[in-house]
Amino acid sequence: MEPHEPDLTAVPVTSVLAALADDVRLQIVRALAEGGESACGSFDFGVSKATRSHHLKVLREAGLTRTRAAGTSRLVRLRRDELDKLYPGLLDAVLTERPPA
Amino acid sequence: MEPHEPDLTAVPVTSVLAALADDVRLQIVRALAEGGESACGSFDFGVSKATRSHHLKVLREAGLTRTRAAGTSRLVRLRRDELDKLYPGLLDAVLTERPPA
DNA sequence: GGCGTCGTTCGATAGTTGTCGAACAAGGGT
DNA sequence: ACCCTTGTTCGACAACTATCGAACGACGCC
Repeated sequence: MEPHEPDLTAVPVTSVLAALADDVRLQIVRALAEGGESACGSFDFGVSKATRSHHLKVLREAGLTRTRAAGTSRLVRLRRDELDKLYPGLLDAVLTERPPA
Repeated sequence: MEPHEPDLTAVPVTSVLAALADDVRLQIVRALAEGGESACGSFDFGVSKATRSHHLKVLREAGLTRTRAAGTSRLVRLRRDELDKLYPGLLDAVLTERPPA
């Protein structure tokens, strides 16, 4: 099964933004930005594995992540270079947790 | 009636992103970035005025715009300075129409 | 081969959101 | 005073989305 990872230029901006506009997914993206390539199971943000799988699918189909099989797990990584090239500043603006100053 | 314009630091990032993650609203934001302060009625993107009003409300409550009365109309403007300070690069990354290269 | 782990998919459900027409409200002009 | 223009608000409705448990599939290991 091809994991359906689209060309970023083919994804409408609104889809990229929508993918980031969810708390769980934003936490996943932040974890990926910090920790690099990680297994799906390493994201435990209080949702079931079905929900987690759903969010990872949304991120993948929005062009934000790539997934590859690794034995019994799947490794996910941020497509940071491509994102930074196509939307410079977007990730930086969004990645840092913002304390309610 | 206070137009309910929140402090930007009090708005969760996901709300800002969600506000931008809609085609109509993104067009409104782009028009505001280009044309500066404009009347609500100047945004005709193929939706009814009820829908337009709804979108402007979403933008306002996400801290993206400010609205002031001006006679019979209402003028809307982008809170660009605040946005650029709090989320540097966000608007720039999103404002330019992207031709499917 | 059989078992446990890891992840995806399915079906259901509840909540959110985009859209509209119609009704309403506020102002300005004549 | 009347009307027209400009926006907002109110249901209503359809579409989408986040969530879950359960069933399924793939892989490694014993």
